[in-house]
Amino acid sequence: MDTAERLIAGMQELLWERGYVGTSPRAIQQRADVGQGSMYHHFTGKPDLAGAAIRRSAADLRALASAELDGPGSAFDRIAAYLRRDRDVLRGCRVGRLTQDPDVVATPELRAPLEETLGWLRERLAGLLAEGIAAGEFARDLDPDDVARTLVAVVQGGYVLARAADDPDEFRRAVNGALALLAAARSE
Amino acid sequence: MDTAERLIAGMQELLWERGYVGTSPRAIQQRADVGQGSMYHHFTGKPDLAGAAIRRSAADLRALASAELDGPGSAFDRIAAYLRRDRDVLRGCRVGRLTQDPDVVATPELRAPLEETLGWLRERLAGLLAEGIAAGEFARDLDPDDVARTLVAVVQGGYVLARAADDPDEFRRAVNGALALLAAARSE
DNA sequence: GTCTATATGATGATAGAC
DNA sequence: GTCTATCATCATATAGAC
Repeated sequence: MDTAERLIAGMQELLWERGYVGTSPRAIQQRADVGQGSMYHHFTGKPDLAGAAIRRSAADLRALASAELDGPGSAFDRIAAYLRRDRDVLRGCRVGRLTQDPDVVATPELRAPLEETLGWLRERLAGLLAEGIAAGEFARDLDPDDVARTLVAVVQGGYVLARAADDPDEFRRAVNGALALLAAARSE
Repeated sequence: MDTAERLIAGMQELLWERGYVGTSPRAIQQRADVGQGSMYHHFTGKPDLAGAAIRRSAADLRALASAELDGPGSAFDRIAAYLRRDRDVLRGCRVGRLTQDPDVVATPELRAPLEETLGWLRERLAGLLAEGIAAGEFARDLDPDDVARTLVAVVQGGYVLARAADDPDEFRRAVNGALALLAAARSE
């Protein structure tokens, strides 16, 4: 991995662990094993490097989610597979986490990948729900766009519960509750 | 309001806006209009003051939530009233926000109020759900403890979606989806 | 492309006078 | 209880040599 790639990968890790304000150029350089001048050769500064790292993390999230969303089975099965995917729950979400950073949401180039990624995820889930409704799997009065937002929120909020309790099981139980409710909305 | 109270109130605001790592003693002193030495007279340092502020914010959240949870109507009505409560959505949750701060979750005295508060909220919602099941309002096979976690997660995650999109309506739609699913789990 | 030196301001406090 | 030094360290770079 070359220098620029190591800087991006190191910044991705630190943003995930400590957020934007909590991550210093010094820490990035140590994590990437790169010298002071080298970082400023490849990027204009912290916001520039953060932008590259956030876009990379957004792409990583899409790739991971696609694996389950594009999988086999009914709409319900694929949604369940996505929600129950094996996660390092206590680390939180590499993308959602950044919404808590005031400097990130205040900077359009840094916030845009967050909006696009969570929007993409919501649309994928809404598509599956709409498929399920069309196939008679779910009740026809379900609003796929609203429920898709609910499911994304359960994942993001599940991380919050788990970190507050220092217990990954909180995430799993929040997801179980959501799937139980979704099962109740099956047609018939 | 005396000096110590102004410090606590200022710290509460800053923790809500910028989190723990993003909040400096200097910023606190300016917000509270209090001098350098004065802050260190009342509190041993930033963690001490943060502890007092977090416990206060936790109490504030409980008081606000109780208003709707203790209100009139059926279990479903009271849950809906809580979820639809008027919120300054883009500010996020004063308590849940802190779960993203590595220094907070790593410090037992700072994490404890988060766990207690979200645990309290979950228990209140689980109690309402159990009431609703006993009254024949919800299906008997619903697990109140899991679904209560789902509802708390929808609120916490709804803030994430809204901040990512810079649009409070994302929160409202996530909540609408959750209530639609809960309505589908009504008995009969 | 990478390295070392240098710089300004902020961070998180402590000391001691008033 | 509050105020004004003072302090070591870190944050976020810029400059210029190699």
